[in-house]
Amino acid sequence: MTLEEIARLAGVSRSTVSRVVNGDPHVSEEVRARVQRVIDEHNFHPNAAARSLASRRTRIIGLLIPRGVASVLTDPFFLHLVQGVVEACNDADYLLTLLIESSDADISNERVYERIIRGRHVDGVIIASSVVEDPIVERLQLDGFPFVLVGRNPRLNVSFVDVDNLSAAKDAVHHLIEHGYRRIGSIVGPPNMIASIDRYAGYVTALQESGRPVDRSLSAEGNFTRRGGYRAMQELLALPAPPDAVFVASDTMASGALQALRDAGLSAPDDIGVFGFDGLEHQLVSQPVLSTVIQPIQSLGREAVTILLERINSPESAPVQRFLPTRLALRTSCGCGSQPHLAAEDMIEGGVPA
Amino acid sequence: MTLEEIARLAGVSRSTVSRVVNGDPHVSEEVRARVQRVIDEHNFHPNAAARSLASRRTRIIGLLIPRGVASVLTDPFFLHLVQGVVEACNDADYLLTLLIESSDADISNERVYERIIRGRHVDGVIIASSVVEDPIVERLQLDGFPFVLVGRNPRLNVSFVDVDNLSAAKDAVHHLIEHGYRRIGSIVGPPNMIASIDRYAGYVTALQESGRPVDRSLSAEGNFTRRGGYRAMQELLALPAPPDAVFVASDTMASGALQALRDAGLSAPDDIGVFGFDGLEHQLVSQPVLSTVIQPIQSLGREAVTILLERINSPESAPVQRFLPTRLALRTSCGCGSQPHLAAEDMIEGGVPA
DNA sequence: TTGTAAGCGTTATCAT
DNA sequence: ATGATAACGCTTACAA
Repeated sequence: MTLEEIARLAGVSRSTVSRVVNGDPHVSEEVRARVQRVIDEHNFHPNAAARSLASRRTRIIGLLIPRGVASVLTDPFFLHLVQGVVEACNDADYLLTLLIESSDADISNERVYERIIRGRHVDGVIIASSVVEDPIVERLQLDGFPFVLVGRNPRLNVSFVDVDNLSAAKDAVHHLIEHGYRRIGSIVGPPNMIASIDRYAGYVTALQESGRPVDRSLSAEGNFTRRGGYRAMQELLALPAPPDAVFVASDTMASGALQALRDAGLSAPDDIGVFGFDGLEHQLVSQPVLSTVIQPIQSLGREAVTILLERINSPESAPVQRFLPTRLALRTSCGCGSQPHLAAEDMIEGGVPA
Repeated sequence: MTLEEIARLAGVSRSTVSRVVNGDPHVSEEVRARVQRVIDEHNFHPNAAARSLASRRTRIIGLLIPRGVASVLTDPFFLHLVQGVVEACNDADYLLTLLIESSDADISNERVYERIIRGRHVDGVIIASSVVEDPIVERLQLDGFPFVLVGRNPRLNVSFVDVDNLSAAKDAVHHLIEHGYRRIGSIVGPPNMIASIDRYAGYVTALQESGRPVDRSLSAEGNFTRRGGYRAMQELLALPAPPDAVFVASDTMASGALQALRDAGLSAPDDIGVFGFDGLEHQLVSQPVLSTVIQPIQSLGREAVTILLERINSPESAPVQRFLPTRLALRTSCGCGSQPHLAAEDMIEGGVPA
């Protein structure tokens, strides 16, 4: 089945069928109906390649996961992001292709870049997760190829969606300070990720604003995995003077950290207060219920698509930089008791706000 | 840059450039070198749409996640699968597009099917996770469109990769029986997924082979999520006579189940033996170290791609049905102590094989 | 409102 | 080994 055949069967020209298919309003009702009937009868769907070739649009966008942040793949965070991206794509009638650099060869990444981008396989790309120096980003920018980052890049004037990681982390740590904790530590993400840096900066800022010393030894790295969080907490516990509270830069790591506490015969918040980041605890099922920074992950994904499509449609416009709001969920792991504002949806089985 | 321009610059015909680009051996070394130089100089990459249109191949495959198994998305299992699929795609120079049905409208799924499949957006699809009755599968089969299931479908003679879930589960439960457990329960997956059914069947078979009664009330459903496993274990614990061991149909659920035990002041294997399924415990960081059925998830993904490409290249051939091997990892949660065959890589921080 | 016709950038077939 | 040339199936001015 091709446009041509449908046209013949409907007794119209190819262009008319094309108009009907594409919802062009300049078609008489009568003709539209007739054509549509033939289309439906034969279950016709236009060929994607032909369409792309003629229109110079593939209606495909790529989700690029840079090598080196492959660890995000294992984080439920990423799944929520993907879910938001896919939904937005479905809504906009776009397809999503997964561009994951194979961990090994540099050459394969070149290949991906060249073949996909220059071969016009996709109309634009979303780059999941911002790292300090990403050659691909600078290259896309040079080529004027449409893209958007999930996570700001302070060094480049490019489009992105993000949350205000610094402020959110700062608020969380201020909250811990208000609880009266004296030695607040942190479990941080990989040092090459902007989000890690920003959250750590927020942690430091809060301490400084409160006139507290910043002790670098109270921070351990957990590479955004549950296991990493587990390890990092073990490191902190092994310190001569362990922290009495920990701000953890992701819920996944926090989940591991809580387990490390339990395995050490300790518990939060009694022995050590814990504050997370992400708002994923519903999936993680933590006990105690994890206090955390809730960020609208799925919305980040949707926004990324929205911005990308804007850039695809007007590549010359100035970069779009959008911040989405976060909020603190004060549950039990930070030391908060039952709170009046603790909504039912924030509860979890086994969670017993004291 | 187009083939045409490269041809002009190299002083050859368009066809010759095409041959060079596609590695056709029927080109003299001299000409090939000259053309390649021009290609490299201009960083030329052939246009994907034009290629697809002319060759009737998109070099894209789809990974279809049926609505209703959206829960698999949150399972690390899925990520490993995707990773295998992507790697195999990278190797074969294929692109992977994510086909996730929006949870809401039936209409959108129709749309996906029609637009993607009939519009020839992809050369074939991998269907992640086999459910009992999937209209899309039967439809693909009718249309003669290349596809492969991850997970067998006993009702249909179609291509798939899978592990022998029944046997593996049976072995696991036999192992529990040998430990001397008297009341062995199970936490099962969604009843519409073949994998759930097969694993439950294995559980039942093992009991029967040992002359044990099968008590339906000792099984609870955990929908393949950590939270579901947590809940299911709570249900089992609330029983008048709780089980003394539980076979859990996925590690993610087992992780939740272990947490439910801890939250109830119990522990495995002392109070209740636990056996998982998947081999993901490294990510989950469980304490005690989870005994589980290890299945080669990434290989399942790679195999799926391999089979799919076979089917794309020879659609008329008979369906390919491949089973990959599993193995039991006997750690501590089932009651096993330190085992001579327990390799170092099977250990995990905090795991203390008694 | 509808039709005509010229691309879009390749691959593939057939000569030479 | 190389080159013409005809598809591939659609979009998009432009004309009518």
